Amino acid sequence: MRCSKSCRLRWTNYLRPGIKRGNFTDQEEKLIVHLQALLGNRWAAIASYLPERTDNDIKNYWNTHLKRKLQGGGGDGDGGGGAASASSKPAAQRPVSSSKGQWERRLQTDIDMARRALREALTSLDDVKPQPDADADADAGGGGATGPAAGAGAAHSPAASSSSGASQCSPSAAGYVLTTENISRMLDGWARKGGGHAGSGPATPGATESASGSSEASEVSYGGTAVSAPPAPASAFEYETKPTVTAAAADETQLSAIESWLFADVDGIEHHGPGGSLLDASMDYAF
DNA sequence: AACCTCTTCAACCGCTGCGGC
DNA sequence: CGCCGCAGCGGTTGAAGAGGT
Repeated sequence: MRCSKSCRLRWTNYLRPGIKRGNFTDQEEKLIVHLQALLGNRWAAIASYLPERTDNDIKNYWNTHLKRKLQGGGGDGDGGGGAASASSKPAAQRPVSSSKGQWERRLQTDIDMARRALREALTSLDDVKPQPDADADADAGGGGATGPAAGAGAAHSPAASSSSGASQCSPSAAGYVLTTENISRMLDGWARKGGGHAGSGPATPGATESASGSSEASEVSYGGTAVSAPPAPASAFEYETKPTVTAAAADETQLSAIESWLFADVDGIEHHGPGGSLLDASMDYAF
């Protein structure tokens, strides 16, 4: 009485050997939060970074645990819709091919689009200092005490970014996570973290040794007010800047590091080589 | 013990992309 | 080029269990 589809689902989500169910570790939680903030509700993509977890499991865990946890900080009015539902119709939520290789290529494309969008946004701004209007969003990241996912990931996740900020970007990058709003928020976050938080800025290459970097990078404190939008995307960029920024750069402003990263390939010289991409760095996650 | 509410998670549903014909 | 079947994705549902009254 079962169709092939149902059987496949049963196998992939439940019966398949090697899958781990329940008992998400703190590390896994943080990684999921980060990836959700970065990728939106692309559970399959997120699951590819957690080989022992199924996308369904991650999705369920997000919806039942993490989303609530992150909203526990005060919520930003997402209400029931919450982070995930708010991002249920993402422009950036393009269908992700099944294979990890394809997904990686897609992500790399997204990264390139992010660069372009960020570049354009920075160009359009008078300067690259954190934008005041980021505070408007800060109610999501700060005042609203919304989690990184709800802030950067949901309300402004790749998923949800399509509606508002996207229009400010080029059509090609319109749907991407890095709308100007997000960018502003990210920059704001970097700027704010700049001082006493030397280890976590994008300009601090040594800070993120590895995926465990994610533990550091994911200084996400749940349930409290400390959760802010920037960390997640920031950490994402950390990975990418890591290989290209020297330790001496630690004293630079983080923004400078971003710029150097951003414009390094402005002439089409993309950092697809080893250590040259977010993806490559991201893949450093140790499991 | 009965009832109700809430939470969890496996399964279902609709959709999209891809490959074969 | 269009059709068809399949794989896979993300959103949603509903049964089962837990907990409270």
